[in-house]
Order: sequence, then C-alpha cells, then structure tokens
Amino acid sequence: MAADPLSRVFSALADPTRRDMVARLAASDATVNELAEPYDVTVQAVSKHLKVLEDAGLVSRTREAQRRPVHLEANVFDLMTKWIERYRRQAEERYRRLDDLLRTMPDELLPTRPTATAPETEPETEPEIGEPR
Amino acid sequence: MAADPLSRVFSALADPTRRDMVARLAASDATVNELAEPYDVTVQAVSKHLKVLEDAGLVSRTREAQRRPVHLEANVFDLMTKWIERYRRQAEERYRRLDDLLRTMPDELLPTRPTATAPETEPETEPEIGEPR
DNA sequence: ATTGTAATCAACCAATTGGTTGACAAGAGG
DNA sequence: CCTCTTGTCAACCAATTGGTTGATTACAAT
Repeated sequence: MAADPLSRVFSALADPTRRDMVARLAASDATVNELAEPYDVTVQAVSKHLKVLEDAGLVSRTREAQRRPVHLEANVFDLMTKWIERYRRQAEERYRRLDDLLRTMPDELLPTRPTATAPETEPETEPEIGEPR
Repeated sequence: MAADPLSRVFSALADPTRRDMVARLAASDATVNELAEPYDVTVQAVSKHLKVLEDAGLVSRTREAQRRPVHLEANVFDLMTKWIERYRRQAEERYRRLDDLLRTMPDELLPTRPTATAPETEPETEPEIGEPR
C-alpha cells in the first residue's frame, strides 16, 4: 500500500462501488452498514472499500459509541483537479498555438508532417515535467 | 477489460508512469520509443501503458509510416472534472447549510449528535445517485 | 452475565496488473 | 534481397485487488 497520494486518490475512484459511496457521502455521513445496504456484497467488502477511500484521504471515520460514521473529506478532490487542469490547459494552449501557426502560414508552405515533433509548434521550453517517476 | 468509461480514465491515471506520459504528451506528440526513453522499463511495458491510456480514450495513435505518433485527447478530462465537481459542490453546499443551521440555532438547543444523520441537515431530497452499480 | 449489534481482522481465492523475455510484423534504406 | 528500426503479440511471473467465510473486538441493552 505504498504509492503517492495522487495515485491513491485516482485509484480509489477507479471503482464504481467506491465512487457511488463517495456520491452518497456527499449528501450525508453514514455508517458502514448504511453504506453497505444497497450493494449485494458483504459488509466486510464494504469495510475494505472504505479503507481504500480512507487511505486516499477521501474519507474519515470518527468513532462514536460502537458506530463509526463515515465522513467525506471533499478537499482532497483539489489534488486531482489541480493536476487535471494543469495538463488540460497546457494541451489547449498547444492547440491554440498550432491553430495560430496554421492560420498565418501561406498555404504552399504547409509541411506534410516530416516528423512527429514539428519544431515550430514545440518551443522546447519547460524541461520539467509532472512527476519524474 | 470491461468497466465503465469513468473507471477506465481514473484507473489509467492511477499510475505515476502513465500520468507522467500524459504530462509529456500535453507538451507535444511523441512516438513510443521517445516516450519510453526516460523510464527504465522495456518498450513493451510502455506499449502496454499506452494501450491502457488508449482504452481510456486519453490517447490516440495515428499510424504514419512505421512510426505511430501518440496524441493526447485532452477532452476526456471533462468526464472526470464533471464527476468530481458535482460531488465537491454538493459536499460544500452541505457544509454551508450546516453552518447556517448552527449559526441560527440557540446555543442551548445544540444536540450532542444523537445519530450520524441529523434530519434537519439532510433534507432527504435527490433519491438518485451517481451510478447505482 | 448474557445476548445482540456494528465493525474489523485474518486467511484464503480468483482475476487483474505491471513487469519481463522472446518472437514476430511492417516499413525504410542500403 | 537483406537488414535495421519501430512497435506489437504471446506467454509467463509476482504482486495487488476485490471478493468470500469465519473469528474477534467493542459497546449497548436486556
């Protein structure tokens, strides 16, 4: 159960049952049994799912008598949206630049894609990347 | 390799190597060998990673001579952001309502959390949830 | 003290995952 | 025609995952 935080969050939400639990927890806190009720799996399986969500920081459990109400920690969503928006924006910026280039270029100069990386469209800036492995 | 589209996208991004590839593809298209270069795994492993990204719709390959340049399809990000934003907003809305309630409630009426689901803070609307499984 | 309820722990199992090596297909260029 | 480059396919392997059953912990209530 190693892995960086971002991987844990993405991985936790890669399961439909877990996503459904998150969706329901967005409406209100719930106990493990309440959460387990709609699914046709054992309570133990749901408990395991909750452990995954908890390890990802998406959920917290505050013990209260013998019940352990589960609470959604929605702020962790920011981790993902930040990552996604960063590269989405970068890709869009890239399209915009390519569009500009094609629009201002005389038709007879349009290249027939000599290689995959057209030097003009890729200024080779930003040597740093997201996560170096 | 079944699973719904959303699960595939989340799952594809749950791997650091795959996320790094997406990050680099946001800057420019690249061939499989170019992509494989920074990582100390075989080209075959990278090819497998690309298959996962392709199945998730995050990436497309257009064959071009014997090279197959890989291209990022950034629009698929919307699938995730839509899902995330929906429940993030719902959770925030819930906090807002709870804050309002506590602020307008006379101090001596504050309950000692009799059960996890306080009826006043959870109007029981919206019986439909994300994905019923 | 006994019983019941809520939840977790432990061991096991089948399927999936991320990696490997080795063989192969498809072009490009001599 | 041969060879090199680029990439995939196939079979295998260890580790992880999502599920099960059975036992156990921790309270509450009778």
